[in-house]
Amino acid sequence: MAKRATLADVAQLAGLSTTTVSMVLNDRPNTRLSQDAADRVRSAAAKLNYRPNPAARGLRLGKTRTVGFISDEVTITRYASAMIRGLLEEAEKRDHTVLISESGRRADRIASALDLMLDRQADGIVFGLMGAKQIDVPVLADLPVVIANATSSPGHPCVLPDEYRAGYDAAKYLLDRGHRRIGFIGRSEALLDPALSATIGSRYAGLDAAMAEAGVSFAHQVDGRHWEPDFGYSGAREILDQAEVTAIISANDRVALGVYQAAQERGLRIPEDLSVISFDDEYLASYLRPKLTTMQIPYLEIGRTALQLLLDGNAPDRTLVPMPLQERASVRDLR
Amino acid sequence: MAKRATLADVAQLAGLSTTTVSMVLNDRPNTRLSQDAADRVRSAAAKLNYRPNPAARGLRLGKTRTVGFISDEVTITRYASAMIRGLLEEAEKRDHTVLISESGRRADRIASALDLMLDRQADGIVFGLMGAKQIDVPVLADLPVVIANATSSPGHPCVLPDEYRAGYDAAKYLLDRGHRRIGFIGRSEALLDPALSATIGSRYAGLDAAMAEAGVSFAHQVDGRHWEPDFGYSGAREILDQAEVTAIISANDRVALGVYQAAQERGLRIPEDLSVISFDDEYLASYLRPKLTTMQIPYLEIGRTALQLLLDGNAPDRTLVPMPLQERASVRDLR
DNA sequence: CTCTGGTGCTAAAAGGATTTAGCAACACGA
DNA sequence: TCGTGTTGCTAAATCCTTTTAGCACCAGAG
Repeated sequence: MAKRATLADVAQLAGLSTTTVSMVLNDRPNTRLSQDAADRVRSAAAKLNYRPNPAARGLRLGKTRTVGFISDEVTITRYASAMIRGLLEEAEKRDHTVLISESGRRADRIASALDLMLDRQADGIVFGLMGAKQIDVPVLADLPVVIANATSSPGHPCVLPDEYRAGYDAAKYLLDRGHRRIGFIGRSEALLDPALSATIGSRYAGLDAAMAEAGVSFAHQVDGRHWEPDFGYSGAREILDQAEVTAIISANDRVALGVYQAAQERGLRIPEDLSVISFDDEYLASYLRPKLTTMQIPYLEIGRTALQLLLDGNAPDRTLVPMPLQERASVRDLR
Repeated sequence: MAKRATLADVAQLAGLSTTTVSMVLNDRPNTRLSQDAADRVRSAAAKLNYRPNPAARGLRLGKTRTVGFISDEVTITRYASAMIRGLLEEAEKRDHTVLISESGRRADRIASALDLMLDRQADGIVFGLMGAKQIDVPVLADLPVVIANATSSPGHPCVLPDEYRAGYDAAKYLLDRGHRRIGFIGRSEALLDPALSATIGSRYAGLDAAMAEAGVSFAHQVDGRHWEPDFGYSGAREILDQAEVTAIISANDRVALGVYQAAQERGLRIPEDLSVISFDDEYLASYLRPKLTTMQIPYLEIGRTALQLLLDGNAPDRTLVPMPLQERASVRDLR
């Protein structure tokens, strides 16, 4: 493998100056170069397999075609790593690269991750959170910032899943299939705090709107914010004890796992005896038997959108991404 | 936010030349600079909050303090994203950054990801695979390469989990607790093909060695390579029909989920009536009730180690990383 | 013949770091 | 006084690209 060809090599082979070569290869408009020269440049560049040196270009331009991604734990996480995929795909399309830094939840680590990005001269930064909440992101002088799956007090543009719509759709999905006695696990006043969640309030509102529209209310609701399998298990037991329901709406897929366990324990088959619908669509949802019908958090799309907004500039304050229904086998049609 | 300070700014403030400043800040050995000059440089640099421009440095040095990470689907994946965390942590420690590119499984995409890394002048490349198998990686001129969780025909250095030891330990763990009638789900001749798995053979060997050492053989084994919950479910049913076992060794955690489902269906309690031990330690393992005892694939450690080997140079052909036992609640002590 | 304007190209500077080669000052021995 | 060596520092080149300013040539008008 010979040494990498430089612009000067191309110029020499083409018998032209580096100025000319640079202009041709960058398709500089308003320049008057002969077709002949352009052809010679291009064929020389191709012959030498010329690739511009990004360091040199970055030095001259002050732009690095690099964006930073700082997240609390997205990379690491079972749910959210699709956000990275969205980012990477979109970045590749636009010939950018992504610098990833995982900061955990501590503010000082966010600051140091930010330093790293500034050091490396990122052209912009995406902050990504695992769960949609409000975070504090300093306003950077002239560095564009977009927040993915979170909001921030200084009012950077942000990208969020459309939880209102998802709540509405989930309830509507059950109602449309004839369910009227419905339980809900995961109502929580505490989560309305924007520091804990930026979107759950909307989800509740959507859920309630669909129910109100159909003229029914929840047969039983279980309050709580610790959305893990154990909570789902005990919550489902509580509902099954208190009310006769045909369906349960579950705060997330892990909670739904607990619901499955409780149902199995009672000898209730899903979906014949009990329907379950949930939120998130983690991998778990498709492991369960029967596979879980759930509203997907569109991490991939969120990542992709965040990068688009970042690079295209002047993003709106808030962009909502739809949460598609993943229709599987845990809901029975009663009609 | 003022414009970023340059070396020249520091030099001016310190009343010295950029040469001197550069030498001081890089702790250049064998140079004779007065303590006084060094102090002035450092305080000037601190006052201006000087950060070297990586583009300029990269241009001059031909090194970018950047390593590329090319993977099939690690980023995206529920299991393996910890590998990235290992990489990132270690990179940060050594003041490097990681360029991540997801190539999927197609060879042409690997090539283009590689191009990207070369374009960006990465100082080295880690190839990471989700499942340990053999891949084809071209030998790069003078670019160091390390393969994480896979092997490669041209013989690049690779980092693999110590499956022999893990197999041995898993079986030993059951045997030590008095289990003698043990079933095994997931033996597969086909997987011995290095293109499919680089390590499963060792795991089998470890398992068999521990059994032989104790003078017992498996009560029943279920063959198959499609290691998903359904397979675990049917496999467990088969074992429970055919033999009276006190424990099942499961090929991975998803298979174990199927085993749990089969056990529950038969009214067998885990671990009172049936013990289960497994491999992988995905998040799923801690969702299950009772929590699953399993041999962890140390993705974090693999990532960390790969980066160390890459940057430290002259890595051995093969580095094994231990697979720690995650002792939870799915195995009963019969003694 | 001179001037003007357009055309096609290039020399040179700039961007910020590292590094080579070497200068100036001084001490010391002969 | 001269030569030699050491000490402490710096000028200038270099890495590769982009961009500004402008040169040389020619055609056509006056």
